[in-house]
Amino acid sequence: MAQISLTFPDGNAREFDAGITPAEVAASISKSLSKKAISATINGQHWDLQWPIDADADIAIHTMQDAPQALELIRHDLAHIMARAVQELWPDVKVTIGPVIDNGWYYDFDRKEPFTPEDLGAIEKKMKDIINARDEVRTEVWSRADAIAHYEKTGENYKVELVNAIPDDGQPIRMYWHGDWQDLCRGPHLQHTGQVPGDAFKLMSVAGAYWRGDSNREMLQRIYGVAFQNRNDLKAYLLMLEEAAKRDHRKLGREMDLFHMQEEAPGQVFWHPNGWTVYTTLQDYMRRAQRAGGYVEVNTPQVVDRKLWEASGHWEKYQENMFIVEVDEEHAREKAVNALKPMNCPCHVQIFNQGLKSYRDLPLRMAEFGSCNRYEPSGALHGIMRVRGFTQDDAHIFCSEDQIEDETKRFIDFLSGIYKDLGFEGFKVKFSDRPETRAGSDEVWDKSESALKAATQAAGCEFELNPGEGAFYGPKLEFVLTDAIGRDWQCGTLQVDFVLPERLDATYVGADGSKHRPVMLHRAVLGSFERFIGILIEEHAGKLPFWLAPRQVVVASITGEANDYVTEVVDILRKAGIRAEADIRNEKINYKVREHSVGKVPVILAVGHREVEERTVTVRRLGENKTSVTSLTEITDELAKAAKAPDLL
RNA sequence: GCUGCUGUAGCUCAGAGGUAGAGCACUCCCUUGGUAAGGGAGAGGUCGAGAGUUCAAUUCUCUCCAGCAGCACCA
Repeated sequence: MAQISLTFPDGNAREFDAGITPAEVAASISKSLSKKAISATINGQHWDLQWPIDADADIAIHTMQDAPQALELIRHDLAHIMARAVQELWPDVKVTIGPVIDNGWYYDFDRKEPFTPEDLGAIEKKMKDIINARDEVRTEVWSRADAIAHYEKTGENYKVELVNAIPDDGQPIRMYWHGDWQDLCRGPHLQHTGQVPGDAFKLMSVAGAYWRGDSNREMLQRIYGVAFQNRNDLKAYLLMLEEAAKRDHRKLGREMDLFHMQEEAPGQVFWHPNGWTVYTTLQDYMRRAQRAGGYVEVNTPQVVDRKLWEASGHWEKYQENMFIVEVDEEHAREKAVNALKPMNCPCHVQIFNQGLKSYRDLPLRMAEFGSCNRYEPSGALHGIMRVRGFTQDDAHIFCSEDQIEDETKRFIDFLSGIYKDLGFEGFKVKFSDRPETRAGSDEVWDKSESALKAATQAAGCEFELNPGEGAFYGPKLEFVLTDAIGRDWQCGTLQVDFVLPERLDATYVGADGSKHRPVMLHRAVLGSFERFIGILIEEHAGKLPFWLAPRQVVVASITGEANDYVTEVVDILRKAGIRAEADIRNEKINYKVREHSVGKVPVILAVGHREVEERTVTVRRLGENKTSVTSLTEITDELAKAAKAPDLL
């Protein structure tokens, strides 16, 4: 038998017979390791203890202490254990797929009756039985024909489809047994079900999910579970979810009296005075930033004839998602069909097209706080994060091809500065390339993608690839922020577009005196004010930075005899540019402090007899229990400075 | 849009085939209180909308609307 050399993490190498399994290697080291082992890493690849090793390799044997591998296996085995539990409880349920995801796993089932919360309890109990039974996990390599024959016989038509979809590139088709229940799986898995910590998982919810993610296909039932290495980690995770729920922008929006939404205008925001203060403060900041960044600001119509949307290509692709406005004009022979603008770019091209543009005008950075309306599918609506009426901090940079790189770098820099000012140090960047349905030739896409990618890399910006997710007219860079419970939201974006200038016939006169096609860079920093404010609220748990806080200071009287002084203090603060309010209600100071703390007011100034006499205030800051006495002039200076936007400091 | 769940006072929620309740908020009165809810009284609801079953529906059934979770979508 041939010999192979396995190198351990400590650098020592040992000889073994070729085809040895990590389980046997572990057994050769010690009995306890043999029992504790869960999997191995062979040349960087996560490896089942049962899989043979055929050549020299680096080897590491994992136990439950090794977090990434342990979590992967626990969650993956639980997916199988759950599927087995479901089929034991309801033998006619068909199984499909069950991958590991962040914090847990899910498994999709085909079953006529919906799973109820009681069902989840029964499944969880059955899973614990399976874990307690410590059933052996065993694997075999099957031929494609055998796998298909098996699943055809058992009526598991989804599995047949999965086997057929496995590419014929020599990778083995594996079957895994958990006890006497079997599932198609590429592995790896644990040694036996008893290695799964039985007290560190929980079934969370059931929801519909399309088979293979295709909305034209069957709707399956997906059960989500979470799992960790031990009970404490699970408890910590559940506690984190509770804390996150308290930061939900929908809840805080109500508590802080920022906005509301109602049935008559689904997906549209009624901004209350407090919320509108945040909005306009942010908008003022963005306007200054854009001016400083070399943008010109414009404004374009809300209701635009369908002809323009047909020309731009949006009508064909997005008609279903537009608000259509029909006007039966008395003197018109036909009905005029307009659409509320779902985006600003075609209108910006109209402005660009007025008059002759020279290469000397480029790059032309045209910005608009553009109010847009999109008929988003009802199921997509989410608080103020995904709405039907919103305002983008939109801009289009008209430039030549050789300006793409500079403009991209310039934009990434611009966006980073703004995110930093707004307290977002960490954000994800995704690069989305050509989607299946798209406008423009492959040559144009090649050009756009490579230009954008090169510019992004040149800017030193790291990104992950998001294949097939680009806009229909061009590739895009997405700047992604995360909400309180870990959901990603695209906020900023940069999109390269060779298509729209063509369709809407935008030209400029080049240095050579002839006409050229400009490139358009669609870009937004916040994305929409609505979404960004939602993220801002969740990021700060409602405790917005002082300059953005809608109510910055409440001056509260301790006794009615201080009311005149309260009014005077509020007046002084307001003159210093601070958003201050008086609270001279007939309530105790405890009551006032509680109410304004709950309302996330950053600073409460309490005044009673002492303060009136000394012309001071007692300062209480949000999140601190201690108070301090300060002179009125001192606190006014301090707060006036804090009230300034970061770019004005 | 799809699957499932939900919709009762401004908010959070209880309730039941016989016509609606609590706490907080609100209004008024008492209290002038020193840093996270002082006391009392009062007012407040077409029980999401429409249809059906029933002597009787807010409760049961159906349709619609909206919200929530997930999926799909996201120019």
